[in-house]
Amino acid sequence: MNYNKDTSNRILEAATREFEEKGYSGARMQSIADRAGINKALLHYYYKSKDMLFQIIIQKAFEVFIPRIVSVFEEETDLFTTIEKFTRSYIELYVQNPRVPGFITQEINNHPDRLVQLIQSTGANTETFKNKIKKSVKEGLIDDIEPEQLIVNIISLCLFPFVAKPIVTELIIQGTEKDFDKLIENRKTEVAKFIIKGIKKIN
Amino acid sequence: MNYNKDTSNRILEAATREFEEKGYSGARMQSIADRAGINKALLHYYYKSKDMLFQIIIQKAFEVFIPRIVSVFEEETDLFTTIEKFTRSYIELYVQNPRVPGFITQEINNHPDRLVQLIQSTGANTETFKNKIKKSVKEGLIDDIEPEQLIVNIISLCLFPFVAKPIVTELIIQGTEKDFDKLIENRKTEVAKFIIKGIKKIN
DNA sequence: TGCAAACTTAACCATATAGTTAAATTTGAC
DNA sequence: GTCAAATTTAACTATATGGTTAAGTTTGCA
Repeated sequence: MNYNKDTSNRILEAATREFEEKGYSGARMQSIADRAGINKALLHYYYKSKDMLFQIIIQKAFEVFIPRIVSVFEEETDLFTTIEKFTRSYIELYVQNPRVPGFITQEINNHPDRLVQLIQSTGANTETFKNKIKKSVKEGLIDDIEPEQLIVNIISLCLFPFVAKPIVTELIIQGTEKDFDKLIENRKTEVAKFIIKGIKKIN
Repeated sequence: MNYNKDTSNRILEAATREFEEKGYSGARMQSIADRAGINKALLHYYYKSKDMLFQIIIQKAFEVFIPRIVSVFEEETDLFTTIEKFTRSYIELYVQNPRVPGFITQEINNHPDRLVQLIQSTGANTETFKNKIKKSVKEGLIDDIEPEQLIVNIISLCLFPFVAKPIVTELIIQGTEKDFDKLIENRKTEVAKFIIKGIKKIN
């Protein structure tokens, strides 16, 4: 078999959008072919089955997104700078890929087992960051907080607004998509401020 | 037609679990019948179609969960007490219904339009709470924060761990379900502490 | 005991969809 | 211009699934 890179990429992009919007069961091979501007026969010529396509896509999502988290966590700056950098770059990542959090979330629900394996295969690891937190606690820089709690807080504050975008827009902001974007823009700095104040020791 | 309340409820419970686990497209009527301990013919005798069943269930989810948020928001206590009460009762709600956040999240992704309508039909409203926040800012009790940002923070911190349970358990805690439960147990008080410290004005 | 409602059985229909196939056509490199 | 690879066409298969039907069985109550 011989493949055209452009076609192959168009298929992957089309499939990504389809799976993001409808989940695995809701996605249709015909719809993916249509989005890619090709026909079903060629789609199957490039990618054997729906399942294979899906696995490739979700694997890519994790290969891109999980390391992006972990790499910032592992930078050798002080805790507060790490938090500032992480929240900004993580939120920016999802401004550019707003459907990914929902996609991953859906996958979490439907195949938690498969997900866990994928995570472990990326070699993702939060030890360095946990140690940095513990050290900051010992040095009296921040309040006594479980590292796990702090990490969950950070990720929750960055990710959840994207996962729940319609609820945030309609119920909380009661505005339009523009208002949502503005809220997110502010969060790039506000989240870090909020977190740091929430843990910083008061002398 | 005449219905048995017990059977009707068993169907609803079975369908709820099925939809929670697999989403609308992934759910199977046969599987719902099996879970309810009945056959497909009877299932359709009680509930005309898959779509109807789903709508009933998602409507119930919203009728139960959205007011629960809003009612605490509207209590006439001071801001800090409201936050403490809300986070505790909201997290407890999801300890008892751990799959609901994922279910709602999935629905957000697949039918954002339908969701928005449902929210509006519950009469849910965050004005009272927003005003309480604004008042607290004016009184110099808390830092100058957009009410919308604070509400998003509160809900993110309560809900997200449930939505991302496997990731939290495997990647962040690197432990078991028991460890997750313990983390959540601590969050019932820790989240409020964290939020309040994050906004409270330092004199 | 009799009767009606609740429930089962099992076969059936219609449709959607993943995946296949083979022949025809287009395209681009040599 | 030739040839092989890329792509299309269009018909097809197999299967899963939502939903229906009709006849029979169980159950509880009057």
